[in-house]
Formats: sequence, structure tokens, C-alpha cells
Amino acid sequence: MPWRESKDLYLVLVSEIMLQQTRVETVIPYYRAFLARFPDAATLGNAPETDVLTAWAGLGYYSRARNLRLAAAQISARQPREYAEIRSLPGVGPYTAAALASISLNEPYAAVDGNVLRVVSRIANDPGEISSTAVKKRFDELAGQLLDPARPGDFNQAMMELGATICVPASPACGTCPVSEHCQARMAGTQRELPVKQGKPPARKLQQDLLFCEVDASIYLVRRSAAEKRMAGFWELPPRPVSTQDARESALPAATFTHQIVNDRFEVRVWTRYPRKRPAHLRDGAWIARHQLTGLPISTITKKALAILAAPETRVLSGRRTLSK
DNA sequence: AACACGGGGAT
DNA sequence: ATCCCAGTGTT
Repeated sequence: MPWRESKDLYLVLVSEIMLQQTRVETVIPYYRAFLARFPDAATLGNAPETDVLTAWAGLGYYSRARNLRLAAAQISARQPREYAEIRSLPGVGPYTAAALASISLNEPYAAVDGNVLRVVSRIANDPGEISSTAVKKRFDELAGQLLDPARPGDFNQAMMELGATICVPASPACGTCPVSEHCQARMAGTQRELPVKQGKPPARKLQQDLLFCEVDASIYLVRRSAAEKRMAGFWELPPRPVSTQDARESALPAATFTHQIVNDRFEVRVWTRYPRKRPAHLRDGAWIARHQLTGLPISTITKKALAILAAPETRVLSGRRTLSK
């Protein structure tokens, strides 16, 4: 892989940021083109943000690109000398900081990505649930104990490659694994069950019509009432209040609606009930949906809402969605 | 601790 | 068409 040809911090940084959530085969052509356009940290740090985003187009998660540009500006102003400085760069979390510090600065930090998490959970035959912070910390510590402090960069890359090629999720190739004799899961025969992941929520099915309507320049959601109810088929606001619990069980939009008739028009206010934490740009009175519950992708909703706002003469936009989960 | 971010690949 | 993937920032 092209990023293994150098230990230069900038070159490794670009590769590691691109590789976040993104497959190696996808990254390779972007990596080459990006470096041709931004060959060093100063060039990237001084480039206009839109140029960077254009070069990033197709990779997704664009905050990575924005943060990478800011990080490049920082390292070109001052070359990091240790883990803590790397970790403070925007877009560089615990995993990326450990990878960079070990590869570029030869510092003994274990880089624990999803691959390493899987390898470690199997070596220790640890049934801890992987998304819990306590378990994650335990796996971090174990990876740190296994780390070869003399060659931390090589060790980290070897662990990740082991997870990517041999200690794979579905059918690990224990027969060709170089460390199978140290693997507790292999001894117990549990390698296919590990790592333990959070259980999925109970299956839900819902079929209902959803409709976006504009009221006084705000976008709201109404739904077709269920077939078994009286007034079946009429459009209604989701009932209120809808607790998170109720919403989970009924697959209703988890929002609290209030409405009243004022001067022949109805006013609606919507308060989100789910998620418990709400992004700052979603304020009371704005229309909110959670795709985990409704099955509608947030991006789809956003595009629809924007389309309505851009065409104020459009009073109603309807669409039939079959929701399932 | 929960949520969003964005594509591509697998099913 | 839907599910799955698995680092970081934010709340």
C-alpha cells in the first residue's frame, strides 16, 4: 500500500484519515490524487477549503477533510514531537493518534481499530460487549500489553493486517494464523462468536403513509391513521405525548406535537423526544425525524424539506414509504 | 452513552 | 432495496 512507503507524519496522516471508515481499495486512488494535489502539509494547510472538499468528493464524511486541512496547517506550523500533540489535532482521535505516534514517532502506543479489537477479543476469549467503554478500555490495555515497544509501528500494522486477512469476522483462518497457539478463543472454539456486539433492537414492522406539510414556512410531518382505527385513512398528527418507550414499541415518530387552531389556521410545535440529545441546529418548532424510528434516512428527509422550502408554493409533499426494520 | 457523519460492498 | 461497516466530534 502506498502509505507504507514512508513514515513521514503528513503522508501517514493523510492515509489514516482517509482510511477511517473507508476501505483500502477505495482509498488508494484518492490517496494518490490527493497527494499529487497537496504534496505537503503546508500546501494543504494553505489551500482553500473548497479545493480540499473537491479533492475529497466521493470519500464521504467530509468533516474528515475539513479537519485534515486544519491539522495540516497545525503540523506545518509546528511539527508534533509526541503523542499528545498528535492527539490534539482536529479529526485525530485515540486510534489515529496511536497509529501516527507509533508509525512516525516510534512511540509505544497500541492502535486499536476494529480489526485489532476483534483480534484481541479472541486472543483473550473475552465476551465483553464491544461498544461498552469499560470493555473497550480493557481491550486497549491488553493491546498495550501485547505491543512490542521496540517496533510499535510494525506491531500495530501487523495486528491490523492480521485482523484484516486472517482473523476475519465470519470465518477466521485459524489454521494459518501465526498466533493461533496463543489464542484463548481458538482453544475454547469460540472464535466465531467474538467479538460480542450489542444486540439488535427487536424487529419492528410498520407500514404507514407519511406526509410532509408546510405550515407558515415550517415543515411538519403528518401520517395516515392506522387501518384498524376509526377514522382510518385520515391524515393526523402523531399523538402526543410520545415517550421514547412508546415510540420504540409502536414505531411512531418519537416527537411531541402540540397544535391548536388559531384564526382558521393550525399552529404546530414539535419537540423531539428522541434522541435524548439533540443537535444544536434542530430547535423546538422545527420538524424533526429520527430515521432509526421512522425508517426514513435523515438525508432523504433533509432533501425533501429543503425542496419544499425552496418552492414555497408547494404546500404539500406526499410519498408512500414502506417502513420495516 | 447515544447520535450523526457518507460512501461502497454484500446480501 | 436494505443492511453492514467501525473512528471522531458533539451533546
